[in-house]
Amino acid sequence: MRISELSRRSGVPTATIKYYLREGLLQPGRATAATQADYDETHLRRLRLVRALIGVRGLSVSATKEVLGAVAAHAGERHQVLGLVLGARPVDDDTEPTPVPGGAEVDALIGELGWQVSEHAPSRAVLGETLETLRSLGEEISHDALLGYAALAERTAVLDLDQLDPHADPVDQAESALLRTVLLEPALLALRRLAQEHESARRNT
Amino acid sequence: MRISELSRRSGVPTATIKYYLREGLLQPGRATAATQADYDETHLRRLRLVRALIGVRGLSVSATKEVLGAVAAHAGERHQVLGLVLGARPVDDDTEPTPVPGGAEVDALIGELGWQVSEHAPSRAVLGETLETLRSLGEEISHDALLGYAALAERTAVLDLDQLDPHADPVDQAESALLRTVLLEPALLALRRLAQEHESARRNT
DNA sequence: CGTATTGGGTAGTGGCACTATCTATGTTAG
DNA sequence: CTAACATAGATAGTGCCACTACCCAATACG
Repeated sequence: MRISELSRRSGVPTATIKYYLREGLLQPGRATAATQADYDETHLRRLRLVRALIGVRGLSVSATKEVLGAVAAHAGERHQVLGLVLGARPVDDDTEPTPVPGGAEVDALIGELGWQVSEHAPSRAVLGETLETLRSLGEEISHDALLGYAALAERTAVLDLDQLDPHADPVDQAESALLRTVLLEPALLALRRLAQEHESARRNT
Repeated sequence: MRISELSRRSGVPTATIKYYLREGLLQPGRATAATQADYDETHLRRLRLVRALIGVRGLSVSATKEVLGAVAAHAGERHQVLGLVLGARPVDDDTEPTPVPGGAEVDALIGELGWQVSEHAPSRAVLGETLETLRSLGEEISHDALLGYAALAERTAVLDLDQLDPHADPVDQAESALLRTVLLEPALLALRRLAQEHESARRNT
């Protein structure tokens, strides 16, 4: 199909499709002539995926590019894909983990839980910074509460992985994992807020 | 204290503090003269709070203003505060809930769980849109899985509410709820990603 | 053959979160 | 008391981002 049909079927303006092509978010079509290229269903699917990551999850264009690149590069190593989102660095990044405020607490927590996660996992820093910020605002999360959240996170992760089809093609599986990890995030936060409202109402009856 | 000290103690440039004052994120200081105003510890705390919401959680300036306004307006009604974040509308918004793709599924889920949440809760729409987007990409979340996530969300919410001090001043309690709801979000997502990496490693051993 | 479409490139737009500058006024050290 | 410095309030400018509009030469199609 030509770009206009890709645009019509995806609802994305051709100018924007060209922009995504320039930014490397979308693979180029098969050129049939100097001013003609052919796109297929894989382009359409990729375009919808990009739109979802940017629109629903709110990733930036550059973050989206990084995530998609990481998935493509490590399609066969499913469990490495799962940690890669939102500020992720290349998996082969072997720089020293930057000491981050709250990092020691995070290391201790992960050790206590017996979790095996990469030293470079950006989530470590995110967690440390967030806990440190809360503390500085006088809202320290107790160790017990943190353990509770971690246990629930672990059960969520089990649920996440249970839904992956182990028989699927590795590339499909990686993309599926990406979608269910990243795109589900707003849904999980929404569920938590709904649950908070319900629970709060229940307690104040 | 004067604005320069507020700036020094918070690490926020005076120009930015003035910008927040203009935008209504920060209450004006007590004017002592035409070109002089006095700020106190409450301003400092508020400023740090604003910075945390914008920097750590990634809220926009306008969303931050809305959230802070909602907290101030409903400090006594704790359970209404808890649902208010990221795209929240005023609580007294009595417009018809806009029919949203996936809305029926969300309504059914909430009914099945026995949750009592407002019809206007923006999280309903977020959840519906996200599930719908996933479905359009061929990654439908099964009803069972959704129930599982909801159950875990409910337990998370219980943990959240357990940590609120029922004896605290209503305003403090509202602010505390805000911090633990909104600011904890990146931490919970980080925990999930770490848990996914661990669980994935465990299964592939 | 003539009109429409396309790929590829460049430049422009609007929104956002600041940031810099200006002026009239205040404060304060010497 | 005055000169150097700080401040409130206002306006304008900056840099980044995600598009969006336009242009041109080269097809494609009826």
